[in-house]
Amino acid sequence: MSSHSTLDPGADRAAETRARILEAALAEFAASGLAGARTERIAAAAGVNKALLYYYFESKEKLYLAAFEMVAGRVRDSSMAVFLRDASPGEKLLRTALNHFDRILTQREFQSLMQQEMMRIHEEQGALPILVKRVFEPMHTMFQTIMREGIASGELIEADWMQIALAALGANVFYFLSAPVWRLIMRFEPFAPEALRARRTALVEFLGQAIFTDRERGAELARRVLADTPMPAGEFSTGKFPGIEVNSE
Amino acid sequence: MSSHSTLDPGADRAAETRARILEAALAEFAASGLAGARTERIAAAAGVNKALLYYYFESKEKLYLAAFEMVAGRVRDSSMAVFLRDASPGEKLLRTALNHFDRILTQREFQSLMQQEMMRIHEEQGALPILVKRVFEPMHTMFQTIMREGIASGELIEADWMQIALAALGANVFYFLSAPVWRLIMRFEPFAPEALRARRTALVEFLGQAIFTDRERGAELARRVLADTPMPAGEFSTGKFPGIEVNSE
DNA sequence: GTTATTTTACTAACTGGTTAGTTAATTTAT
DNA sequence: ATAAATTAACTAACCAGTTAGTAAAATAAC
Repeated sequence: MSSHSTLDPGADRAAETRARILEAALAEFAASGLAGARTERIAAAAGVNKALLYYYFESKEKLYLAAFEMVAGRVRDSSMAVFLRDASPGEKLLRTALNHFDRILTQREFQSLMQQEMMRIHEEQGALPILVKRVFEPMHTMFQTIMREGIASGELIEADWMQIALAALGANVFYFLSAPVWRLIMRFEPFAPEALRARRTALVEFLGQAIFTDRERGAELARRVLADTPMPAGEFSTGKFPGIEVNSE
Repeated sequence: MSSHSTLDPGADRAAETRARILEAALAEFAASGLAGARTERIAAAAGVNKALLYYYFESKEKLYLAAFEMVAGRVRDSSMAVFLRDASPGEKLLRTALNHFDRILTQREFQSLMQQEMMRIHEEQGALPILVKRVFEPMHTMFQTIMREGIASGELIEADWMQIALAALGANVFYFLSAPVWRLIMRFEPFAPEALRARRTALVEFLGQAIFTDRERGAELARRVLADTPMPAGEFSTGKFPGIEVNSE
């Protein structure tokens, strides 16, 4: 199983093992939560002995935090780029919403961990404070500034900026969160490529009509943004996380 | 606390006990999830012996389902009324969004259970299918009809009806879901009465501007709806569920 | 209408499976 | 050889579910 490339520098084989454990932990924690995750399964998925988890990370919780921080870093890096583009506030907002949608799609583990973290808030502070400082605080500042600029310049409607953010991002989160319900109600697969494409399109077109003072302009911008941002490729069909094997017991 | 009418026929003291167990279970499951919930804690909160849980409900999971169905019934009953009012589709929609917000606020346990159910979808079907049939299917039909009427009559903008639903309801769910993050980012309490009032208002006003073809009319309707629907009273401050004691260990 | 019998509601204490975490020994790399 | 990486085997705790029993109410018997 262990596919070490022929010229292994040896010294950092440990780093590779460490990384493999982290990936396995991420998948397991995302699929089963901190409490539901089984250290034995993480070890098996990483192809190592359980005790090695404790050699590298000293407890289940520390491992959880390490995996969470790893994926959080990725998310922040992939998200901040949008804000730096040269575009009007309204366009930046459309792009942010679209990027948010695509990010949830491609970084499902992060979304899953976040949701679980939201629910165990009352039990002794967990990963959140660090996450907020490192990921959400900077994004929030950017977002708020852009929104206010857009409203001040008259490009966007005069609504509570937070309400616009809630509607734009909430729609995405809610879509994926409630996918199992949609699946049962409407007998369609929310992760099917056509469904995803339709949702992406509807999201941007809706915002184009809903939050711009000039609805014509909003529609035009929506078209442009959609045209130059193709949907990420990948297999998202079942709603399961990629990389998680169905264990046979 | 137990307000048994003075002439207790004795016969239904059992029903009272059963109800007490269900309430305790609801609180515990909402706070800790199916896996995290401790049967011993439920028993203690209900003031009975753990074995009694198995006397009335034959397993932890059956107890979970019973509690879930109980609260789901309440939610459906309190929600369907809005659809039956005599009003334009647009107005009904504003009222639905507002009612949804208030419902999340007053029936926190349901929201919590739903979220947890969404996350353990891949492990052997749980409470969802029954829930969908009994609660979401009827609500969804109503919602879709109203939305289509509003778009057809020209009252609402020509957007994907599902996208409007996602934005309207998603904003609410997302607000409460991400409350812990807002709390840390903005140093304000998302469950403080002023914050809640502001959010309720912004929600309806935003929809008034965003989804009506005639923005004047939307704003006017928003004002009317807000004026005759006061915020539910109650103590929601900490984000903890009412009735859950902080266990001292 | 009192005594015997059954049923209902409930509890204390235990069982067995599960799982996070440990220890001491073994292998690999240099 | 010796330090780092890795494992097999073990332990302590926890917790869902069980068992064997009791007190009291309901029902039947006489």
